[in-house]
Amino acid sequence: MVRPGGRSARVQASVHTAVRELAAEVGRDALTVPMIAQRAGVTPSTIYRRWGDLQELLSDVAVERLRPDTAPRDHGALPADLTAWAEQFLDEMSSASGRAYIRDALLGDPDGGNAGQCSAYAAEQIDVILNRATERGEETPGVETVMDRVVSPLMYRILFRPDGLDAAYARGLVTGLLDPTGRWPGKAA
Amino acid sequence: MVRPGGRSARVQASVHTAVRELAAEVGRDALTVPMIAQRAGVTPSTIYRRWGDLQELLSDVAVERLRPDTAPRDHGALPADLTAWAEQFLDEMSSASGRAYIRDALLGDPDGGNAGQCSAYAAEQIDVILNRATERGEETPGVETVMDRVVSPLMYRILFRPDGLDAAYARGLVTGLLDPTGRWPGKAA
DNA sequence: ACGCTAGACGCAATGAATTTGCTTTAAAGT
DNA sequence: ACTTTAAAGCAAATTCATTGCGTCTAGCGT
Repeated sequence: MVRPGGRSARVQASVHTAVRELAAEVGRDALTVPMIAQRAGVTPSTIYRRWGDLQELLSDVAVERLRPDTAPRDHGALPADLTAWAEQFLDEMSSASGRAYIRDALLGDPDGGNAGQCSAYAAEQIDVILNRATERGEETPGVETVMDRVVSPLMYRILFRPDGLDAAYARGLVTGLLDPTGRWPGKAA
Repeated sequence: MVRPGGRSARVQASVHTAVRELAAEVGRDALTVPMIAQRAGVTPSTIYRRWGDLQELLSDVAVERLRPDTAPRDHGALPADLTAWAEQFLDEMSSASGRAYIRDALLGDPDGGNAGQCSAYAAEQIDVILNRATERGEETPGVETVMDRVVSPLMYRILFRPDGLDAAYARGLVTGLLDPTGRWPGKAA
């Protein structure tokens, strides 16, 4: 159990900032536990005891950075809200650092709790958007549907096929979900 | 560059089998490079020089195991083909070992080549199914659409939300893609 | 307010893994 | 067959991960 305050909290904070600083300075792949420990002013054994290994520590830091810091902007209509959110999501997640954070969050994650947290963050944001739309009287799909039709394809491509991924693709996913005039998008896509 | 034949090929093969054997014997998490080297009859430095680190080696082996060994079965109609394939895909990938392989493939993958290969395997299988359907005269979505609507949601949930994932969910994805009678599935889902 | 207790940290020693310079082997090209 | 050169073997040196033990302090009860 991690104690909420006092020295434990200071250690946790200084280790986390050490990770972020060093990741920016020497690159994420060059990080080592002793290096982080020295920057944070603690001994390596403290980190090993508390986090187990480097990957779990990185996973911890990654989840913190993947937490959205602000509610999604209100554009006055569901399509605009969802499109803007999807574009921003793609933009943040598909960057080199974003992908590294996602991978770290997935990686050092014995029980799957950290990855589930990431997914919960996205679901929360979408829920806010859908609730606003419902209050306006708009008809909306369920959160799970948006997760399946928008978030999943974005994340899949970010992880497995990072090439040729742009805002137009994100917009197309939202459009396909909200305006199903044609049955399927063109096969050429 | 890896030489295609002779000693290099023998080393590669013996290292790969050593990884598989030892993973089965002592568990994937207990693997170490020196252990693998000894079993394979090579020196650790050989592995480090060729693969860089344990994760890249595991990623290599994982991709090999994720390659489908057989063409998808022909059930005579697109919905049955896709449903059966999706159920089998989910079954294989959501098992403990399947998830471990996916994570390994994603992890030790600096350039994204291994992950792209996994995605290509799925796309290949789907392409076979769609081509058969087209030859039968059935109307089919494009490969990319199936990837977005079926493969992506399955993989996203396997990675981020492994709970409450069953064959019914996989069937629902295929149904939603092929029979869009209702606009969206129920919000309760 | 004061001491008690348990969890967390520092220190140091131990053992294992990684890295590296140099030599030797054996594919691939001529 | 000879030359070239990438890859493997070997061994030393470095770095990292792990663990036992003593100390400190946050949280708690009195």
